[in-house]
Amino acid sequence: MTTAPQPLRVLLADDEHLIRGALAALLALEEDLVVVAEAASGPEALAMALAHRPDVAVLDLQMPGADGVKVATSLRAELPDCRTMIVTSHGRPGHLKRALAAGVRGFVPKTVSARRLAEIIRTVHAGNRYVDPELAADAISAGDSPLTAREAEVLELAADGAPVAEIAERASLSQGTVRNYLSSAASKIGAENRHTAVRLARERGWV
Amino acid sequence: MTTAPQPLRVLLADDEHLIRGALAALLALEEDLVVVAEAASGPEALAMALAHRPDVAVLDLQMPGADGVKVATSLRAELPDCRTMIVTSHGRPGHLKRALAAGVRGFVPKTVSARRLAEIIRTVHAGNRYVDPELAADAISAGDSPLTAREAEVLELAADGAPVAEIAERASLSQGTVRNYLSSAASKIGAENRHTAVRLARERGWV
DNA sequence: GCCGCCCCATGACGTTTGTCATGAGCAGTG
DNA sequence: CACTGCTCATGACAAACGTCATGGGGCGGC
Repeated sequence: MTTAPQPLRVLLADDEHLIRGALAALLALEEDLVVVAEAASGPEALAMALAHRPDVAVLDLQMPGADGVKVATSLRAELPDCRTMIVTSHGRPGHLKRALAAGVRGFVPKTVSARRLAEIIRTVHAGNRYVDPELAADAISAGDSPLTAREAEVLELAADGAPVAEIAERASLSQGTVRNYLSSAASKIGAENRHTAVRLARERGWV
Repeated sequence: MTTAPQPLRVLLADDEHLIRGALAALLALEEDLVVVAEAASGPEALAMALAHRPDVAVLDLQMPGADGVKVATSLRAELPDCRTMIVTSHGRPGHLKRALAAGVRGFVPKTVSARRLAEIIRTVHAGNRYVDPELAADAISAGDSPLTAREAEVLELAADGAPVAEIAERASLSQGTVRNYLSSAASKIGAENRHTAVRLARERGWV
């Protein structure tokens, strides 16, 4: 019935000061949680984690420097005892998959309440996983990426509307090859041209 | 030296429960502020505002139903005494312009601290304006849209990668005309093709 | 060892775009 | 009224793009 003598140490990483601060304040209301560090960017999150060795790292997906998943990957290597979880505004199916592959144990949208987040932090700390049901359903319905490695790479290079010549140069491929990859990628995705292909692939988290 | 007997009544609208709740908690720490209503969508924000008649409405830019600027526009008509301000994660220059045109008196990114936000709420309530300096600078450097009405319209229709034929049909224009508009829009923007034009126009808030 | 799949390339073909010239109708402005 | 700028259109040409057939090299599975 008594509170555990060892509070659960949390790292909070989010580039939006407003949210980070507010979150820290709300989590502080939970007796068994203590926010030991805050960070506003990917690299900073990593540094703070190494310095403060938290039990759980709560990472925003989109941060300057390195995104949450990248931070989680590094953390896993350098601080294996630290559980990681991702909080995000716009959860795309592919992100979830990448996150789980990176050893992330929790994946929740920012639409949850703070109380609920606190519960999930405890769940994660206990060694269990938690994935938002809605996001999980999306991920399942979106399915696996049908794209090969090169197809995805070329598609990504095409994302900003660059012409084939530029893509070819940046990928060190011939223009013909690039067009073949773009063509096959688009047909796999079911898009009429590469631009809609890029958009759809993005929506499904395949790039 | 005593606190004003009439606390400043605030409406909070943000679709992310986590943030909204956390923000409400932080603002509650300010003695002269009281959050009288919360909303998770545009329409709900409007309804709550009419029901609770707050002094200041703090609106997220991106919400389901109607975005912050639309809510501000409606609010201005239906509740002229209520000051409005926008809080946003990704501030694009064009949004700021639209917001100011809608009578919004405050425009801040979510990177500010809660204390700072509280100050700005007071500033706005006092009848003054506050615009984040960084966003203001961006807006100025981005300048006015050089696009004509049709150019912008056609560009928007091209946003999802649709072929010219489809754009022409949807805009009830001939294909040649569409290509002319796209061409002139792209050259005005300084893009090599319409897809990068769309991207750049989006970044500058012109579409 | 054969088969399938991915990787990379080339050449060829038809289609889609981007660009330019040109012109008509129709505002708003000086 | 002349002028300017937006709107809409057409035709024509070059460049970019999408698609297909074809082929060689590599790598893992049956």
